[in-house]
Amino acid sequence: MNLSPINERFVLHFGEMGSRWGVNRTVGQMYALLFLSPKALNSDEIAEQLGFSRSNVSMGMKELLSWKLCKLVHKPGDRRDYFETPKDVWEIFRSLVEEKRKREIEPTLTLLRDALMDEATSDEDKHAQERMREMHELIELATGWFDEVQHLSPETLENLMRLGSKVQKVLSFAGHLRPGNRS
Amino acid sequence: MNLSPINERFVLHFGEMGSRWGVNRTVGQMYALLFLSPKALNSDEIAEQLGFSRSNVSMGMKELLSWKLCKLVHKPGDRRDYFETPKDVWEIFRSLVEEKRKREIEPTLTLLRDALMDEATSDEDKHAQERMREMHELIELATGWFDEVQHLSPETLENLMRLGSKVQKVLSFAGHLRPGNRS
DNA sequence: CTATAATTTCAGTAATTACTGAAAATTGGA
DNA sequence: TCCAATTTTCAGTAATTACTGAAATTATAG
Repeated sequence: MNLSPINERFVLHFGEMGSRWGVNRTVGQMYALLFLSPKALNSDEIAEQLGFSRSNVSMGMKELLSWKLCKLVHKPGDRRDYFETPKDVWEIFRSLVEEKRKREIEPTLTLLRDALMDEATSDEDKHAQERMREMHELIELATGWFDEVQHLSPETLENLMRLGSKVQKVLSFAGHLRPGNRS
Repeated sequence: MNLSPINERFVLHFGEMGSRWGVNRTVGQMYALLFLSPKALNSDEIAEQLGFSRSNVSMGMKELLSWKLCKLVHKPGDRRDYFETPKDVWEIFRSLVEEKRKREIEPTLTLLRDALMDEATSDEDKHAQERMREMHELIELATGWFDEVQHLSPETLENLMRLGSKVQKVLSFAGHLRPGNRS
């Protein structure tokens, strides 16, 4: 790995973190390398910089593409595939949440809905359904909320976040003026 | 596994999901079993219901306790440890985010801060630092926001979420009345 | 203190996941 | 079309992670 110390530390760290986020070490490293890189890199460059096999890069990049964490670009007169990460960190964050939802949240919601449709006879099943109902409600609320706010512009979102819990005060103030809007 | 079909499906599903959230299959199953259970269970009951070894349960429960996803309770006149999950799903969600932050976000922030302190000489390093600065800013903003809103009561939080993106309209309305509060 | 019930540790092994290199497939130009 | 550059697949193997059972430890009641 012939990276500068700053870059190398970052790449290694993301390798470790990758495993906590459901991708393996090498995929995490590939992502980090591309995130820092000022230009798109091709598979050979990635393989060489990180010191693993060409085929591993191929599989890893396929996974990063599927997570929409990287995109494929081409250079004129060059047949090779080049990879880069989206520039905007908000966009990255949004795709990540979006994909996590598709892969983890939606299947869970489906399971919960199915289970809630079943006829519960025993007390055990009735209690289980009640717990599932609570979980289902929370997930629906949280994902529904995310759906809505993710369409706000990055600036609006940023402003909202900077408001933090003060949002509550502003809202209750607005609520006093126009009861229909009370939070 | 002598669970009712409804419970069994849920338990198996959480086993699979566990691996995507950084815990292994058996730990995910233990959590799911306890989440659904109407009463606290001891290690032998867990081992028997799920069909794995007593020692595995011991290790798994240690992990769930460390994530604050389960708590230890005792029954009068019974020396054994019993386990249960917190009742309130909001509380569960909050501990999960809190622990994720401690283990994954904080170390990353530390790394980023350190890297940003370093003197960047090459263009490559300068660009890398700029990227890290963007990432650092996003993480600070998002975690700072979470810090604030997690202290709101579950009801307020729920109301805020139900507002969704409409929050923007209410805020800009309030802003017109009192420019100092403009979002 | 001793006996026993309960829990934890840990070395060994099983199971899973990650990685490689060689071969196959695909792509684009001549 | 054929050829060469590039990417993908996949079987085999390496590395890692998960799980067990036996032994050690801890805790409690008598």
